[in-house]
Amino acid sequence: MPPNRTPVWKSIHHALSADIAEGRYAPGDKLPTEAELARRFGVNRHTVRRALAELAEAGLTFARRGAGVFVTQAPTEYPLGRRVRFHQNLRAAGRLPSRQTLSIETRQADSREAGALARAPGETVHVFEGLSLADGQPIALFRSVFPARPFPDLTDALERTGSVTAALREAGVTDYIRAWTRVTAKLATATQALHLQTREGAPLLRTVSLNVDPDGQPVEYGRTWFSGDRVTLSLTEN
Amino acid sequence: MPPNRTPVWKSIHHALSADIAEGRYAPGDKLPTEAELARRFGVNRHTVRRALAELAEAGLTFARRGAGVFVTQAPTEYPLGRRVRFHQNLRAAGRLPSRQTLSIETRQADSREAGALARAPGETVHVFEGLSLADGQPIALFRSVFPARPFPDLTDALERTGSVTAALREAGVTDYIRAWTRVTAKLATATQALHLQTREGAPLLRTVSLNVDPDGQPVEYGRTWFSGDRVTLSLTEN
DNA sequence: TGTGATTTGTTCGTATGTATG
DNA sequence: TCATACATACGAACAAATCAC
Repeated sequence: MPPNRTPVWKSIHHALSADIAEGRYAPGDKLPTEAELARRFGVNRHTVRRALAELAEAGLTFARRGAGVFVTQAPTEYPLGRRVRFHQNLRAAGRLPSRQTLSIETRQADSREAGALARAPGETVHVFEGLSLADGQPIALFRSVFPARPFPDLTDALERTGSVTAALREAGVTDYIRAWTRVTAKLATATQALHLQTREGAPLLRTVSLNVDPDGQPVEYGRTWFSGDRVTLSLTEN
Repeated sequence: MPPNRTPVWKSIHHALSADIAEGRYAPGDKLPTEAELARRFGVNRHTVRRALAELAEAGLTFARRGAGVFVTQAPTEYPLGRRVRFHQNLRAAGRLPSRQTLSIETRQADSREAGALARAPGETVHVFEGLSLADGQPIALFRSVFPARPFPDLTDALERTGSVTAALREAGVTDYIRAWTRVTAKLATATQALHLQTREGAPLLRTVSLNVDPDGQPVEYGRTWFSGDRVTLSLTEN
């Protein structure tokens, strides 16, 4: 008899992979226990674990000790382009967007903020911090910094509307576009993890960006921390 | 006497911060020892440590036990746009680019690869894995997948040149552009950490992208893991 | 609120087949 | 042929987290 070339664990991985791809296990579903799968496939638990490890590595599943192995939710696709609008982005991805205000304050700009907004260090800025949610689940922490000079009364509008776009529109900015975005990867601090309902040390995508009005005047300097597990940033060149 | 509102450690943090910002301590330099700094500022070593902790948290410095505290290299800026070329990107950032081939193999495409390359699942593809370095320091792990159908002999060219652009040019592709890119944040596995010379659990930027020729035909499906500590992805809208 | 059963995570040990030199 | 290394596979036991009652 010729030796079997493909390892048993690979066949199991393939079978479970197909089950997930074809929706027999849907996102959020719990897979059978390792013991059950081992019985069903007629192999040792270690062999099943080898297959499950590959699934987890590929991001198809995740395990919770004491609870089970679950199929991952597909990450929310968040397009980064010339026109970045939180509510529009999420609705386009088929999610229900909402926002939660954490703080609104007016203070002096630090050197980085002043530089980005083309203002002198120490000039007054409004700072808007909050949480972005999709289907009620937190996906991003943001901090938006607005120059107070052309927008003295922005805080009222931010407080009332909870929306950057709406507040800027009240201040006379009917349109704005993304001048640049920089993306880095960071680990969640304890407070970030708390807000994003994830664990300390979880991977985060940090974007730093500048929005400008059609004349090129800076209107918002923003930093956003996206939960790396729940969001994919997408750039489409067209 | 009015109470001093700003804590001593904050002043020290500010002073060291400025020293680094203004280049008195350059990237890679070792800061004076904690004891030396404590003497210089006339405070307890714990106070200096509080300031250093903030610097490290902000990513300006990192500590090596028994060695000292060092100024971090500024992250390499890696532009993502229509034309993404590794060597060009790094030279534009003032770094010396190089590549190291890890493996080249020809195998059947899995469903994801086939889908991205607009091929039937199971068609043959060439897979090119390697390491990208800037100034000799590893910054990214990549895996490029090429359809074998229009490029039967790509592996030779990849082996000889070690360059995607050069190999594709030999195969008759004089130009290609980035159709789309998706960015996620992940934690480094043990093997990834080994290759990228970082620690397991370090933050990584994973990009998944598709390059197409001027006619829109897919030529390369790639996944790249950038060291989050050493790379910033930048998108400029123009 | 606590207790025990369930489930994943980890670490031992054993054995076999294959590739390498 | 022998020694070595490596991947695969099975078995047993326990730790740690979770969940149902």
